[in-house]
Formats: sequence, structure tokens, C-alpha cells
Amino acid sequence: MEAAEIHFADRGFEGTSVRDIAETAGVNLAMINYYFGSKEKLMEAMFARRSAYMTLQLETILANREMGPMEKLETLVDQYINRLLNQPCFHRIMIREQMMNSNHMITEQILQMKRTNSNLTRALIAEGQEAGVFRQNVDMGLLMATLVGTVGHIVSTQHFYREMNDLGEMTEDEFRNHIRGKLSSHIKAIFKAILSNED
Amino acid sequence: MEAAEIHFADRGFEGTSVRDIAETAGVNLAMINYYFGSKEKLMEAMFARRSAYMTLQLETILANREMGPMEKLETLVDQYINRLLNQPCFHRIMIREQMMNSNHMITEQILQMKRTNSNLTRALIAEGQEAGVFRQNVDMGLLMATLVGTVGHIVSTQHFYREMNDLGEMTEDEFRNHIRGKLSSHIKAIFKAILSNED
DNA sequence: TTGTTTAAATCAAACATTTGTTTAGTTTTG
DNA sequence: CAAAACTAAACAAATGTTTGATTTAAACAA
Repeated sequence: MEAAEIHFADRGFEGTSVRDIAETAGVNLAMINYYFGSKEKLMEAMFARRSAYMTLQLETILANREMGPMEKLETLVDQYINRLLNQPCFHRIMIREQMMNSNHMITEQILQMKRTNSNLTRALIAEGQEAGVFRQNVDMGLLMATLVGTVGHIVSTQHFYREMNDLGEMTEDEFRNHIRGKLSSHIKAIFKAILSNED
Repeated sequence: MEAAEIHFADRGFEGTSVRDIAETAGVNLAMINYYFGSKEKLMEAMFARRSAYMTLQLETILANREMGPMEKLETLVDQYINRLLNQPCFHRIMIREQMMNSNHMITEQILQMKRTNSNLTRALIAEGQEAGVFRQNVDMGLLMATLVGTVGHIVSTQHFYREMNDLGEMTEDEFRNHIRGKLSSHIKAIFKAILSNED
């Protein structure tokens, strides 16, 4: 699954052959169909594995009684950024898969994930509105699109961001930490500007 | 090229066969190689055609002497949104192609486009900073990522945004206009919050 | 400790499609 | 008539998948 993830991430599902996956995984070609049934089911297994932890994280934040709404939202932002930076391959696949309706099972899985996530987030925002710290009339879809879109775009076009800011000599790790901080404060500033009820 | 665009947009380059393109275009299979040379060159031709107008638009704004920096930036935002909403297929292809390094020619073409665009935008921001209306220390890469990422994400996952906001019964056109307005004010608000020098 | 058995794991090879591309011939057009 | 436009058919390569044989590993009995 890890080998598949790497290839799917930078050649796409249709762009990678089962032979490529088998080779980098160091296993015989037939083993993939033996264990997963098909190339498609391999990807489904990959998705099932990865998306398991996602919702859990969000629920834990929401249940926390020591954080205020804005603090929760900021934690949510940081967690999302971390998740993307830690599993860039999987997220690149997800971003791409979201925009193609090829595999029903997977689009459905993504949709389900987004539904629960947006319900939880909606609850969080409502909590903040009742507490009077969040503005009314918030378009949550746009807000989430800004989070997911901005972070996803940076992660999937790192090379360009590096070139643009002369960060070419940073190691992978250095850059990850650098961009983590930048993204975090950038998105938080946006969220605060759009949500905060202080003007 | 239009037939190719449609297919590339929702199955990906590797996911669509030359036969599919030929069929929806209503031409003989061999014609595609006859006129374009190869499947890959067909895509390159597509990119060349579409990206021709892009930079021009931006240059026209920048040269305008009647608009202030913030007004120019807002026009830029609206133009980008309009471009994406008017050619959603092409932009979905571009978004996807940006994150795969399969075709050298095309990644180079996209990179070039981004370079000139970001140089022009950088000039615009510098203009605003000198005029004192824009804050110093602006991370233009993040700002552009927010524009491109947010709009791109909404366009490529329309169906989800519709479901989330109960807009399922809108026609394609109605939704396009609806989301155009929403996106426009959302992004402008963000830009103003991050750039504006008023606090 | 032995040898035997059995099911799972692994493999190389083959299979049937699909793929992008080319060819050789036909039709159309100026 | 000649060049361009077009076509059906064929081609070679790559693809996902299956097959049938072989190896491994564990369970079991003597």
C-alpha cells in the first residue's frame, strides 16, 4: 500500500502500472491481485486505512472542555496542516481523486468523510456563535475550501513555492517545518479575520 | 481540443484514450495523430491555446492608471474567478497537471505562466506598499495559494459544496453566478484583511 | 526427532484487452 | 491531376488479471 501511495501520488491512479507498484514494493506482480483482488481494490484498501484516524482527531477536539471555540478552531487548523505535511502522498491522491468521478467507492468514501467533518465543524462554529465570539452568517463551505484549498495547493506545488521564495537549498524537513509555521499563521489570520466578532 | 479537454478534465490524461476523444469529437481515430502528432502533443496544443490570453489580461490591469492598487487587486481576483468558472475543464486539468511531473513540456509551461503572473502580481503589491495602502512583509506565495487553492477547490468539488448548502436544484448557470459572487467577496475580504494597512 | 500432509504463499508465464501509433489505400478538394 | 484530407485495418507495446506449478510453513502422527 505504501508503494502504491507513492506512485499514485505522482503519476495518478491510471498513470501507474501494477508492475511499477510490485517492483518498488519488492514483491511479485501476482501478489497484488492475490492479496487485494485488483488494482482498484488496492486503492480502496489504502483509503480505508488512511481515513480511519481522520474523523477521530476532529471529534477529540470538539469534545474538549478546556478550549474556547477559537482555540479549538486553531487546533483544527494546525492538525489539518500537520496531517497534510505528514502524509503528503495520500493527500495528493485524495485531492486528485476528489475531482474525478472515476471510482464510485472512493468518491463516496471521500464524500462521507467530508460530510462528517463538516458536520463537526459546523457544530464548532455554532458553539462559537452562541458564545458570541464568532460572527453570524458564516459560509462554512468557503472557509473550509480556503483551508483545504490553500494548504493542498501549497503541498502539491511545493517546488514552485520554493523557487519563488529562494528556498531551494532547504532540505525536505527544513522546508516542511518552515511552511508549517507560515501556513499556520496565515490560515489562522484568515479565520480570525472572517470569523471573529470584534469590529 | 475541446473534446480532449472534457475528457482530460474528468478522467485525467492517462485515464482517457485517444479513441474516446475521437468519438466525442466525431472524427476518425487517425486524425488526431495526423493533425497533432501524438496524444501528448494534443494536450500541449490545448495548453498553448488556453494560456495565450492569460498573461495578457493581467498585464492590462497592471498598466491601468485609473485604478488604485487595491482596486487592481480586486479586479485581478474577479478575473481569476471568472476565468476558472468559464473554463472549468481546462483549469481542472491544470490543477491536476501541476501536481504530477509527468509531462515536462507542460509543467514547464505552467511554471512559466506562474512565474510571469507572480512577477506581475509582485509588482502590483510593491506599488501598493509604496503608496502606503498595503502592509509590509506580505507573503505573496501564500496569498496566491489562497486565491488559486480556494477557487480551484470549490470549482473541482462543486457537487459537495452544492450538497452542503442545499443548492442541488440550481441549474449550472445559476450556481455559477451564485458561487461567483460568494467567492468574489470571500477572497476580497481575505485579501483586504491580510494586505490592508489600516490597523 | 522424524517423515508426511495440507493449505497458504509465491512465482514465472501466459492471457486477453486496451493502448497509442502507423500504414496503405481511398476520397475529396482546389 | 496532385496534394491534402480522411479512413479502416493492422501493429507493437503495455496493461490488469489469471493460471498452473512450485515453494514454504505449520500441523500432525509415528
